[in-house]
Amino acid sequence: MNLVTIARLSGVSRSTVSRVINNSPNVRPEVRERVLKVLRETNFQPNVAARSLAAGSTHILGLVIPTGVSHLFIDPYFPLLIQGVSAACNAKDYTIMLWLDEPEYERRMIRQILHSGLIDGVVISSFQANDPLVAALLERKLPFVAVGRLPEYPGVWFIDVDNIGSARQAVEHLLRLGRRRIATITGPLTMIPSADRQRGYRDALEAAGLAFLPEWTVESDYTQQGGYLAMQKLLAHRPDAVFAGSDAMAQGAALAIDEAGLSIPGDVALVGFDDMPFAAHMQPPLTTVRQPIERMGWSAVELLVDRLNGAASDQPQQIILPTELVVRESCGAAAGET
Amino acid sequence: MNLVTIARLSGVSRSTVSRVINNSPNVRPEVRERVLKVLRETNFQPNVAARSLAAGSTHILGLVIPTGVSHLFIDPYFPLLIQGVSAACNAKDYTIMLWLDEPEYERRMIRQILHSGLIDGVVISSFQANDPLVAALLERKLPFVAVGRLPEYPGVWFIDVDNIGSARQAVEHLLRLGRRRIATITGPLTMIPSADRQRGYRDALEAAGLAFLPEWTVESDYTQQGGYLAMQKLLAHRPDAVFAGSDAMAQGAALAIDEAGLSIPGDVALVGFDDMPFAAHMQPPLTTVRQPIERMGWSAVELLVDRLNGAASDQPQQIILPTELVVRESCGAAAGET
DNA sequence: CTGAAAGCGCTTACAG
DNA sequence: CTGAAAGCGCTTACAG
Repeated sequence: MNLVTIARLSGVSRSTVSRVINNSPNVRPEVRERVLKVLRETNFQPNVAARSLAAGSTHILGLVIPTGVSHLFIDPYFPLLIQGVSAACNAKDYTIMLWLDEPEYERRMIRQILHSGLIDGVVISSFQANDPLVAALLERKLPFVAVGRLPEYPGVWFIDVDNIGSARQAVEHLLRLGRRRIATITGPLTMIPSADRQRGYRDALEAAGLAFLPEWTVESDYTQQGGYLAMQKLLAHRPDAVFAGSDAMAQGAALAIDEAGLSIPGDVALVGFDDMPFAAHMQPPLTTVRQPIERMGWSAVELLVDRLNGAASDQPQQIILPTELVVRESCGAAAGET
Repeated sequence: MNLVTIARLSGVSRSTVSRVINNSPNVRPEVRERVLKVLRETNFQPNVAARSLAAGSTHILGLVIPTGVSHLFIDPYFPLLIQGVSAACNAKDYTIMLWLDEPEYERRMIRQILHSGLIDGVVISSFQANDPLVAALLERKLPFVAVGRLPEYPGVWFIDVDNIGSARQAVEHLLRLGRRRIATITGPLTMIPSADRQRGYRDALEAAGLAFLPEWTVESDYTQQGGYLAMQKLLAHRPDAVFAGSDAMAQGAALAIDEAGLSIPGDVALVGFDDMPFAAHMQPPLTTVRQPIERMGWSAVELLVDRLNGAASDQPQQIILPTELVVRESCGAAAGET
């Protein structure tokens, strides 16, 4: 089943069928109807390879996700992001090619993405400063949108949340509730969002005239177990509050606090980041910064597609989506109080 | 940069370059070396679209994941599966196209997969009996491998674990420890693994001469919150043990048990399924059935690629990977005892 | 072992 | 508005 079959069936040329398929305006309405009817009846789907070869565009988007730290990918963050990306692709009639960036295959992956001609553009979720893929993309001028800002590359289009401001707000909330010995558990500090959230933590402390003490931050890995181990270290310094860089780490921290015989929020107030589904069902329910992960994925695709269509401005677009501090019980605020 | 450039650079014809790229044996060693050198130096990557159009094969595999129940995708099961699939694709030099099966777009997705000519084969993780995609794949004779058996389609190639036997083993373990009022929390019973695990639960009870009581199974949705709500219902029947169809549901159940002022395993023994990373860090650590999710993804790709290469037997291959009952504290067994 | 040539199934100037 | 034709970049019989 191919274009010429459809052409024969509808009594027009291949060219015309192609125009109908591609919504070219230059087709008489009656003819268009006739062809569309045949298209529907035959359930015709144009061959993607031929199409892409002829037109130089594939309607395929690449999605690249880092898994350098393998367990990281388990964090619900990525499924949510993928879901947003996928939904937007469905809605926009794009299809998605997935690369999990394993270090051993990185060079091969970069080659495939850049030179195979298979991809119209890419969404990357990198988080590492100086990602070699970013440099390659830039050099090759392949359109892409990053989920998460890339401070090393100022001209890059991205979607992000204000990690610094959000973290600062979370910590200010703890300060407002009277906490003074506030510690933090961060993700790997080589990752930009981790560093940004720590920055926000620090800013809040310093704005309140409190010292930023290095021993009050423990660098972890975004996992529950990592949070657990980090909290055990922190306990030695007797914090009265902890800001965790993710809900998963907060969950681990909660366990360590329990095991130490301390209460949340009585002895230690706890705030997370993400507002994952489980956060509301922790004991006590977790106060946390809600970020719209799925929507970030969706918006990244939207932005990328606009860019591919020339519908977006020429200037790099950098979109910051809003977060929200969701106050529950683990921070010790009375209900309703913020 | 294309084949003819490489041909010119190495002083041979396009045909020969193509043969080198495709490892055809019919090339003189010296010539092969010369071409390979140019290939390396130029970092040449053949155009996938042209290649696929000419050869009728793309080295692209489709991966289809159901998200009918949207929150389901959050379960760490899918990231692990994807990771296995992706790693195997990297190793086998395939690339992966991802479809999250949203009901609204299902017909479109099926059309794309079947007729776009873009995919050499597909890995599906369906779990639904009578999946329309499966029927379409079969009819179109597009090679595929399922992760999870498909009892409605006996000739399908699949990778699975023995869900019935594993569940039975878990429940027998509880019986051996003296529990008699054993309840279960299942995933959606329209999903084959959910039903299989319930079957195993039932088999174990009946083999022990105990009645299978409908009110002792609550159907849930594989989420932590679902497990929590299910457990609250179950508590009315005063079970002394619960077999949960996933670790996430076990985690929710544990919370409900706590809140009811009961102890684990003293009042209620608890066993999960999956052995997710967090299972070992629950309080108490969760006894659970470990299944090799990542390996299932890897094996599915391996099997599919063998099939595409004609390296596999003609008979449908149906591979069952082993599980393991990981005994920790939540079931009430003394350490080391099983 | 190697090259010239046909062909894969589309899109898109170009001419009308 | 429509069709004939060239061309996208490969692979693969075919002939030698």
